[in-house]
Amino acid sequence: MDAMSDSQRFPVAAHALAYLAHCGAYAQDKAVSSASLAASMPTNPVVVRRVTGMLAKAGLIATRAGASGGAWLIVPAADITLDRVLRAVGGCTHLGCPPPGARGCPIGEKIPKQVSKVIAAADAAAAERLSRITVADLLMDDAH
Amino acid sequence: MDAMSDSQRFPVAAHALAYLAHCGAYAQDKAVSSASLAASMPTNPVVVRRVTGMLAKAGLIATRAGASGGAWLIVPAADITLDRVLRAVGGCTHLGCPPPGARGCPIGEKIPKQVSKVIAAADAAAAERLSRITVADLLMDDAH
DNA sequence: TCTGAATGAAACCGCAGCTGATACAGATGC
DNA sequence: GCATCTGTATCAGCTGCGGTTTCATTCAGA
Repeated sequence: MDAMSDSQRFPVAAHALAYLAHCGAYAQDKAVSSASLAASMPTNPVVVRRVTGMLAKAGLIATRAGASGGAWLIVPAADITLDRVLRAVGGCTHLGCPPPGARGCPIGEKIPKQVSKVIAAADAAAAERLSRITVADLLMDDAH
Repeated sequence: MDAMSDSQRFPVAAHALAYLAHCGAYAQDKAVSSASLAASMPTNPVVVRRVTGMLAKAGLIATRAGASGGAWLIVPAADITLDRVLRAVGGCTHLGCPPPGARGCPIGEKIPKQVSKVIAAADAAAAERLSRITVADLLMDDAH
């Protein structure tokens, strides 16, 4: 019904970006392979590539195939807010989709619309909070 | 790994509570059956009972078996904030659980802790937003 | 030019959770 | 007694994800 219904993509993406920032991977000659990224989680390189593919489409990183290829940041870590990361991997707070409501029942039809608004509001609140944290913050010692 | 990984329980719970409030179900003699609640969504009565059971355990409603039984509110709708509802059904924003991190890798071990904090912060922000909306608000015309 | 390394995409499996359905025991009011 | 209703257990079907393997393609360097 929904993308990313139960997924670790957001944490994997955040971890990968932080790792790239930590490695100073800001250019092609500093590319980090999916195998290296996967080893630091740890998870499977294919899982990492599925996520880096999304991050690349979102314009946050670039990737390059071939020997000494891999991924690197094309946006400064301090400029990557975590809500961009969440959107890049198709995430949401996922509180559920309201039931359609019974047709013909005035109250049954109205409530779902209200519930939709509520879920959207909660989603926006979470995104706003994430927008105040960047990938660079993940490398700091103090919690945010 | 997590409760309510992909669930409609929160919308169902919100709908059910709003419906009870709309019906003025504030006492045993105004009890609404799970069949009636289910018909207004629409969904299965068993699904509704699974949710009303959680709401009853949370002290928001009471239920009674037997003829002319059903569920009714034991807390005024205006006093039921939606974060209580979310907690009652075991919900969270579910942005994922951070990967464990590679043992022995300083950076790989540190990032997951930061990601955990970030997810907790987003979760708290969503809950805070929900805490400012009540079941009674769901029956109003204006969005909240 | 050849070889090794790496991505991207696809297919497949097993797992987990949820919805929907059925069935049944117990409670309850008429 | 009897119909009604909850609560619980169980089952099938579905969906999505993680993990794995495989293959074609790209690329750097010897």
